Amino acid sequence: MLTAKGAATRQRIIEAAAAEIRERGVTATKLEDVCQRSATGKSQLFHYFPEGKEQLLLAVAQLEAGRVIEDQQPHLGQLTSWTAWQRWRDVVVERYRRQGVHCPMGVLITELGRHTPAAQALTGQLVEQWQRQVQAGIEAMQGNNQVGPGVDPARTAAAMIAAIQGGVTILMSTGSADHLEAALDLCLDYLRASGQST
Amino acid sequence: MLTAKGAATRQRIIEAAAAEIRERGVTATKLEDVCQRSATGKSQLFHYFPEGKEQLLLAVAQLEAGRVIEDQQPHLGQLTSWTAWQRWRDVVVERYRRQGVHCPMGVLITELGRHTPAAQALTGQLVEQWQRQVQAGIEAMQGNNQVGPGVDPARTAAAMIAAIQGGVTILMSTGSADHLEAALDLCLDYLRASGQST
DNA sequence: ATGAAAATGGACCCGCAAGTACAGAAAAAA
DNA sequence: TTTTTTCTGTACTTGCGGGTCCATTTTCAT
Repeated sequence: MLTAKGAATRQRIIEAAAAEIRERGVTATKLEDVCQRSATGKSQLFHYFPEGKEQLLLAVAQLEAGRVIEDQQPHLGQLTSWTAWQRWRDVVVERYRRQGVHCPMGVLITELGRHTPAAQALTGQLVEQWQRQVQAGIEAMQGNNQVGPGVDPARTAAAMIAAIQGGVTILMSTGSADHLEAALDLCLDYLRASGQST
Repeated sequence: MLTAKGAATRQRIIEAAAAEIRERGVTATKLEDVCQRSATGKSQLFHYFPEGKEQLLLAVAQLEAGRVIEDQQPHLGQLTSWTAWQRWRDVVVERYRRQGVHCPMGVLITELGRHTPAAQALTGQLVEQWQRQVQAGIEAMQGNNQVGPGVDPARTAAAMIAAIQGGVTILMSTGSADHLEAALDLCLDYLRASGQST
């Protein structure tokens, strides 16, 4: 079915593709480049991804989706105090600032995402999962009475995800993280303000 | 130089390309499709856009950038009362909801924008212009004492643009406008709340 | 009217990158 | 060992689509 060596090769291919895509975008990434970078040939590539490029791209998207959440841990899972929120904010900003123009997930969402149902499902899941964790954080803060009861956790979490996504999109096209920071800070201010009157 | 007939043809080509891109995305749009839709041939296309696809795409981006702002008028230019803000919000949500998956500017920003400097400049301008108008609205509201003096107009405007952008991106990949609405509403709540304590 | 410039039609070229075929090497199973 | 399956290298095919050419028609200036 799949030997250890085979699995390793498969993995190498995915990671090479991911790297290539980060650097040059989906459309500019040629299968040949992927092969070269992973020290494989087309025969391997099509052996492990019989449906070709599309299938490979989806695997890459899966990999990147996992990373997006991972990279925010452990902060994202522990949003139970203002300092935790702040740290999380900083991690997110820093992560995307470092990545600059080359946000892998953004690239995939925008260049691949819309048109294929599988990719669409994947991004849907990612958004949902991300949002759920933010929501949990908000609810925890409500439990502490640090966030006001008038705040709708689900809706606010949705807004925060949108804010981040938009900030990243603008970062990708302008190179500046200002919008991302402003958007995140506004959301945090909103949460903090809601608790003031308690 | 350019006769009336020529200008009309040129325009037809741009609009055909814009339509094609809205429906299928940049990469899936072939020059031949554009020709067919505009009832022209490649010779015309290359006559009016000697640098080929890239140049055409840029022209399309310019067209769409203009529309983005236009479609929000007159509301965007008159953000001087809460009802105006609300109307603006509704127009934005409605516009993008109607467009669904097919946000032309989003497509261009994300699929074309990053890689070519000209397109990057264009999107930069668009963001800036858009943001400036929102900022003017916030400043007007501060003049009325309807928005608190603690609000930084430029930064808040930046956050709102990011929120919209993110909401639209998510709308493009999931088909749901929930995030866009939540993000906009959060921003408006933030503004309103800042005025409460005055 | 007439010559120049602009506009158009349609056939053609050509390079590139996705995908294929097949044979040989390595590994696993027997 | 042998037999079978998985793995890998190489050389090839092929279709698509961006871009070119040139002949012809239309429009415009004078």
